[in-house]
Amino acid sequence: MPKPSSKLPKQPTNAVKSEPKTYTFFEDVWAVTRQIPKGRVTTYGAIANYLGTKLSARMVGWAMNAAHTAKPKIPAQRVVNRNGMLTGKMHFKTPTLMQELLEKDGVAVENDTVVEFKKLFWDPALALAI
DNA sequence: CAGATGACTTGTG
DNA sequence: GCACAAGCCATCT
Repeated sequence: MPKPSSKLPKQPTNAVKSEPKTYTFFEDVWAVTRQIPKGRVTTYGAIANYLGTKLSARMVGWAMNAAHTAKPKIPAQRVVNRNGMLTGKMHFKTPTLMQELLEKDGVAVENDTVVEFKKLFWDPALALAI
């Protein structure tokens, strides 16, 4: 059906160099997500907190949605909700892909939840030391 | 321009 | 401990 485009979150014609008002947020989230060590996981709240918008953890989720369109692959599988549950798995190409990737990283996943999530939790604020 | 949605989090009942 | 509601901000309709 004729839906030309505009499915992505605003194609950045001018990118972030012109008016970095919103895309900065996405890039920040992606940057943090990429810095997540292998075998570790973090939460939307932690990233949001690091960015200073802990009250808007939802926006982090939106950034992950945009991560699909990001050039380099974003290890969004390492980002889970506060319960350690793979809430965003359904947004992957396949619902099981997220778990597969996590297990490949060495993270045990059971019942769509990261096992010993507390132990594997990685806080960007601590790693990046602000 | 206004209303609705969302890969969340926290608080109260 | 579980269920419902409010808050947050950007994007979509």
